Amino acid sequence: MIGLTKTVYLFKRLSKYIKNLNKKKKTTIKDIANVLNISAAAVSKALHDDSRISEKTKKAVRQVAENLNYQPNHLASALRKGKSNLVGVIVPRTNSNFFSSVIENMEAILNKEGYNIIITQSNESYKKECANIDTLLFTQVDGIIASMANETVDLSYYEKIKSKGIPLILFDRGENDLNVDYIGINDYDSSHMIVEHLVKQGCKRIAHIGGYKRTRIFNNRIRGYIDALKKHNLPLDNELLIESSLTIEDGREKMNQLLKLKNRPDAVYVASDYAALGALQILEENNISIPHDIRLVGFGNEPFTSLVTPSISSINQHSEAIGRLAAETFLKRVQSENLKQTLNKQILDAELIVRDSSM
Amino acid sequence: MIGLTKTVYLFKRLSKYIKNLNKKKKTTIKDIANVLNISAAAVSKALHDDSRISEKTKKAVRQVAENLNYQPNHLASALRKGKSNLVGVIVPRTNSNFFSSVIENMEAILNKEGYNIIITQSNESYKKECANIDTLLFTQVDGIIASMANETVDLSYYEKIKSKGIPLILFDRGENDLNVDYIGINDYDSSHMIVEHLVKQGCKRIAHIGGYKRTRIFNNRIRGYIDALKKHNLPLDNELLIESSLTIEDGREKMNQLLKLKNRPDAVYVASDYAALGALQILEENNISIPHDIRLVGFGNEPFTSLVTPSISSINQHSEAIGRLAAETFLKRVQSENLKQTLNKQILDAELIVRDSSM
DNA sequence: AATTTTTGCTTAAACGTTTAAGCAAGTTTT
DNA sequence: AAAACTTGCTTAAACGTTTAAGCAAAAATT
Repeated sequence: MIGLTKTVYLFKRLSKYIKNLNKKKKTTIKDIANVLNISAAAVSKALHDDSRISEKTKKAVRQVAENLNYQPNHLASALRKGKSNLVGVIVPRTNSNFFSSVIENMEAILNKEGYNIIITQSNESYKKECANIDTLLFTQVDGIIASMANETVDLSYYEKIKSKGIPLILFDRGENDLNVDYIGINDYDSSHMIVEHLVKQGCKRIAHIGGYKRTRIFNNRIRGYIDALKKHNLPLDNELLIESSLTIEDGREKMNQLLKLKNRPDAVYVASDYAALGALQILEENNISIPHDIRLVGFGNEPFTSLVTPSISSINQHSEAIGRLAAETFLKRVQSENLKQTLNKQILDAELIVRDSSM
Repeated sequence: MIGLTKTVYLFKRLSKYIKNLNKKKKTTIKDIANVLNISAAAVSKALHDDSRISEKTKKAVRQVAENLNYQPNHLASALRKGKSNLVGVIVPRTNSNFFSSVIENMEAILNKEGYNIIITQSNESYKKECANIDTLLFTQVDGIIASMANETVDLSYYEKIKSKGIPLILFDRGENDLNVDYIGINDYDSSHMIVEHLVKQGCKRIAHIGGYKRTRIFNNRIRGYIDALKKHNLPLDNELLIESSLTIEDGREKMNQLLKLKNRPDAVYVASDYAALGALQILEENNISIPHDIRLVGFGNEPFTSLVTPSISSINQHSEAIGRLAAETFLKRVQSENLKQTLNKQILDAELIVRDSSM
């Protein structure tokens, strides 16, 4: 009998709240507390499955929360707990298979641990990158995972993140002397693999359309290229080593430049698939047969490399592993404060995928 | 003299705070207040350039804020003001030029108005899409701009957003009977333009590899195709109208299917550039000359359409305008509560870009 | 039966802002 | 010279949580 009366009573209180709900604001923990005549603290604990709350109360709380369509206010809990459970991500652009794949894999891991990500794009602009850092810090992210713009040389803005005391993890474009965790592939070895492969195909004059030397990864590719030539007793011809912005357009331009040489190369290794595509266009326009006259190798294994004709040989950068490792490194940093001293530089072995353009 | 003493005094207080800063927490408005011996409220107002605060105080506050490297706590102000200045974005994937371009243009407008965006990807999965909605609501976004996954048919989850009372704006994939703002291109007319163009080139048997009928935009393209055939007195051959998932792989499969017909088509209009690329591969593998034997038109104007050989004719979906309009529509919604009743369906005219594949 | 431990809550403060209300001076109007 | 504004602040409450501290009642231990 008493049970029934209680139920009726509760029902009345609930209906009243549901009515207010329509007119007014979102349901809070206090609303649930009022319905059940317990304190807000008890509700909070019940929702977090605190051992000091009875099963009965927990059930009731969950029930009422459901009925009132309660959604926790993330801002309030983040403010109180001093963490937002958000991770900021900065990439040059999401519109590239490598970066979107890294993000996808990162996100999967972080979601599992209750983190959400905020993606921002620098569009290869240093200014935009700085603005993104401000945005993310402003949003109180718990950490930042970034790959730097081509333009970026001044790292003082990144110091801003470090001085906030939140983890900063860099990947791909980012190895440098900022003392932070880094995940990337072995660019130096990748160049060796490519040169070796081309030499095996009988090439003697291997050109390299590389990125900007000031960016460490591109510099590593250039060093690898030079050392690999030496290893195979091929002379280094400075006409065959060109610095480029690595866009499609610049790939076209630099390929044209190579074709103007008296002594043309018999292979071109381009440090980005996009520029390689530009190079391929120029070769086709000039009726130069690939791979017969000139062999071509790109870098990054973008999906289009296998779709164009001829398909372009390229380096697989293991975006899945990079995304996973970046996320895991972040989690390690936030989960154990004491780990702060040891530094992780994780360099993965790359993989050469040989396609028609260099067979 | 008094000025000097004051300065010395202030300097001492400042140094003390800077010391504590190193050891302890982030600078808050209270720290600034303490340094200057004024209330936190005054500091807040000074930073917001309130007219009731003297220029002198404002200057002092800004100075101290700078010195202490003060960064406003976004969570606190969002909690207090009841808005987060974050806009949630849901797209099938960022790894597509259309979506990343829409986002880029949206972001530019929203950033100007002090909003930041959180990008999430559904990967064409309905389940992931629901999870994304939860994530975004949990993060207390002030609104959501979304393009739906191919899979999505049940719209009840989107009702959840509406019931929260925050604006929901859909674009591209999203026109439907949810009563919300929508921005997209005129798919029906686009099909007309394509068919008309192909007819002018002398084609008589025009096939259509379309998307799923249940998705409104693809259905509109199919209707447009059928009506345009009728208009030009071409018979509708059901063998030439194929439903597809529109991936590269499925494009290959459906093109193969068309080639098996006794009576092959002389033109193929594919409802997505990706599937069109698959079709192109099959045609090349079968040594069918494009555009001589079969003309090909895609949809979406992805960058690769102009890069492959032959380049693929396609429909420009005006991603810049869509991004801009979506952002502006959101801003209108949040800025004027009273506008709530009028509904905006903005349908843009598309543009056909003719390339080698259909000349 | 007296003592300790456990259970199941409550109270109150805190996170860092914003903002309505208020109040004393100074300034202008009558 | 009194009345009415204006200026430049302050006080205090609020946003929705979480959590340390505390307390009464019930249960377990002596």
